[in-house]
Amino acid sequence: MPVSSSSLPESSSRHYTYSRKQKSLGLLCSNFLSMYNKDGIELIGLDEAAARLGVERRRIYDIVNVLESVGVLTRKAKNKYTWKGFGAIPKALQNLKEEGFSSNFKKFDVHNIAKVSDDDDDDEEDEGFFNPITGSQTETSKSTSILKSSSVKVDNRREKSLGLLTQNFVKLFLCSSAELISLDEAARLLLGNAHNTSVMRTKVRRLYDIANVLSSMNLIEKTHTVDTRKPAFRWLGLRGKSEKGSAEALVLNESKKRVFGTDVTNVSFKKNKVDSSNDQNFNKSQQKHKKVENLVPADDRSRSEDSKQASKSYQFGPFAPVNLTKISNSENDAKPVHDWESLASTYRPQYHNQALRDLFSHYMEAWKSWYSEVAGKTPIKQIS
DNA sequence: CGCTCCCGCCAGTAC
DNA sequence: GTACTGGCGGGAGCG
Repeated sequence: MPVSSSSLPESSSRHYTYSRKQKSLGLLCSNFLSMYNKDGIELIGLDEAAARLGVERRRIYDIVNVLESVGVLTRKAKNKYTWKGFGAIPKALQNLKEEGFSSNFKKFDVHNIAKVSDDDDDDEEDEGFFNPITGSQTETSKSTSILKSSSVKVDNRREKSLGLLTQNFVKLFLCSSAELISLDEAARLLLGNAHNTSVMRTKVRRLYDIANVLSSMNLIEKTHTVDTRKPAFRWLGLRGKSEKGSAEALVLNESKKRVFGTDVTNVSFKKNKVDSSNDQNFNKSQQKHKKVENLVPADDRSRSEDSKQASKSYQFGPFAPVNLTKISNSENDAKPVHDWESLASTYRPQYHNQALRDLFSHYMEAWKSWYSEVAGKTPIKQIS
């Protein structure tokens, strides 16, 4: 339908100015959604989708991965996804929420951290909090396995997947009272440590991608913090949507009707991709700092630090133990170890509201106990 | 000029 | 091997 990526833009007469906007993930996602959000849709073929939307396959993966992480789709087989619809979102969110809250911290067994075997690596799999919704290789392999079986490599990769990142990003909203979260904060929170600029930048880039599609579904919206005018996102969730899977309402097509409350007459036609523009009636009373109750590291994952397989700088999951040094050998910029307290005080002030600060504290605490307990080491590595 | 984030290379996985 | 997936980050659009 719109823009076929192939042809070189203009170059000839028609000065079709190349517009980034028309190729944004958010817009693509909206189109994707309106294309499949119909009765009768059951299967989705990636090739078909790509063809119909006029984009390369690669882009479809981006969309599909985040849609899957919130339940709208399910991978069925290679090249095939099953359309679940918006009606599946509530359930998915609920799961994420529980997952985030349950103190599965200690629950999952990560005993095999100290694995030392050289060649074969494998390690835990913690299904703990993040259950990769990502298609597990079919239901055959139940995670009932008592022993670890997944490979570290897989974990490593999965950990960085768009899908997981999406879920963790969503959990940030679902499990805390933070009303606004900037991508920067999200990245920091989800990174745990490893605040190395390049890692951060990459993470933020991904979060932009995610935010764009979540925005196109109206699950979140972009605004900016009241104080700092920094861009940030607000969770909208299923606000105002009838639970009967009112998908229809969700798909804001060009008219961009806002399902909830305000119905912006819709100014320019900037798709509802991330775009802060319209937020008139937006209660700025947001800074409610409630306290996050037992927030849990929605995702952790302690992977054994197998130094082998230096596939890339290993970046720990969202709430990885702070004092694990990363393996990036070459990277001398790898942050040394910090002690929990100083790390906490270093970053805490950067969060723009109490809720996030509390959230951060929780993560720190959780990790602290988890690490000393599971890893059997003292979490503190004096440094300062 | 910094924030966004598209684009597509290419490594990792699945057949 | 080939095909499918999808992490990743360069670098250009845009505000």
